[in-house]
Amino acid sequence: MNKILRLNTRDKNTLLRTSFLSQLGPSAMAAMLEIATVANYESRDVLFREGDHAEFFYCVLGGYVRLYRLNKDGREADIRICGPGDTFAECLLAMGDNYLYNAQAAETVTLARFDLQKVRALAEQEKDVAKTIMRCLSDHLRATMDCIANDRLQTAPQRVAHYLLTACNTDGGPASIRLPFQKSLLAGKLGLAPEALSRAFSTLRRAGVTVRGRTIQINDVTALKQI
Amino acid sequence: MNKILRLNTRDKNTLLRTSFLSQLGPSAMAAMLEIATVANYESRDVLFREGDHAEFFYCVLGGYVRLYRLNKDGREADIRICGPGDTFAECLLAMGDNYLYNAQAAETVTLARFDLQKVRALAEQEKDVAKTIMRCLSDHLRATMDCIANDRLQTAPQRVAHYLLTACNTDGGPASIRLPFQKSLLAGKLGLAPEALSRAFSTLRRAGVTVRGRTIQINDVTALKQI
DNA sequence: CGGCGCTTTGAGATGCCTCAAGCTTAGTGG
DNA sequence: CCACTAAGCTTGAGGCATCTCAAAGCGCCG
Repeated sequence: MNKILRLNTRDKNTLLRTSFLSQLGPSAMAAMLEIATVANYESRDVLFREGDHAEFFYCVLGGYVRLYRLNKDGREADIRICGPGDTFAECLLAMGDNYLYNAQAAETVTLARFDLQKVRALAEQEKDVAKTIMRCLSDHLRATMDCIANDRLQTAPQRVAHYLLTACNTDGGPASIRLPFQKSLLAGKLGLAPEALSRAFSTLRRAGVTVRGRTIQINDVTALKQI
Repeated sequence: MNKILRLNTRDKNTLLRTSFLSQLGPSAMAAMLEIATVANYESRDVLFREGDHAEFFYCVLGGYVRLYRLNKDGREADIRICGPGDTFAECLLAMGDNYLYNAQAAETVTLARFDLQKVRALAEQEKDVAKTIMRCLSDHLRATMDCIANDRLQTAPQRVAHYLLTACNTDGGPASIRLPFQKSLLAGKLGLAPEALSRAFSTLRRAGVTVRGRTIQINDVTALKQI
């Protein structure tokens, strides 16, 4: 881990475009920038472990971070995959002094970090900050509930189809996607073993899905919705 | 559904002991009580459906409510079971005008309802209200992430054992629990078919768990933790 | 005590996981 | 620029967990 205390220009601009910061008024935004620090991690670096004393909440500027839990046999399950613009550990702003899960860099990663104490204090003064935290928590709660429902209702090919449809932003006709990360990471995100993701892709071939490395071709988005 | 506009004394007292209201200062609490209305439902009544225009967020005063989603074949999956003191649909305070899931009374139920618009306005004025909403959202986010991790890491007997351990509040030795609702509801809460719950209980017999209707005896809590 | 609804049990099917081996991709050094 | 290597991905085989459907058992309420 390579720590840099202040933000460089590019990181700052990325941070400002983030859904968290972009919604703030000028004074709140300045205050948040004031307390932001940047951290870089290499692939597979562990940012923190479940139960560690929590110092920061995070905003991803570049790369992907895996949030996961372990069972007592050491098996891992991903809870969330965070990419550019995502925040994590905001739960702790309202309660708790320990991280609730493990976090690991899935590749080279750049993060903005915010001291939890300072953000708590800021949320007291700046209504904007409190509101943005609320929006952020609501978004995650919604996404996490969606995840439970999908896990419980959908088979592996359906989950993959669902992911492809959200990723391609097209209503009908053909589409092409480039996966932003490794397939094993997508597998974890969807609650599958990598082998199961692979088999799901080959099931989807008959629905017009062609996979070539990280590039995925969809012949007919409408047809894929029927899965 | 039998609607009563104002709270009676017992409902009011129940509401005040709720984790949502009990944390408010006097003025915020009075303001919340001012906008609260009460609604009663019978078992299996549907409170609202996914996609309905959202008017209220809710606080359970008595009974249990099932929040669930449907897939396109009509199969149901529970997302959350809400009991006395729980709130639901608070997600919508920060964003969205439509309910995100279906809600159904699992038995006779008494609810406090709060007009979303009015609570949003109140959260702007009263910092306490905003803070309590944040805590509430954080709690649910945490619980929902726990749920994903448990679904992905634990087998049926492990999930049941985990539920029993959280329900009995004992560190070691024997314990006795009375389930607050039907087993089929517990099955849904744990993401299982009722038959799978039943089989999980019979697996746990060899770990010293005896089931008799809604009453569950645990010979040794410490032993159950090893499952 | 009788009946209805919830729960349990059995049998069979399905879907996903694990392990192991072969293959492809991407990254590295000659 | 190409060959090489390591990592990631795919495929196959086998096993386990949970689901579905069906029928019998039990518990609770009138």
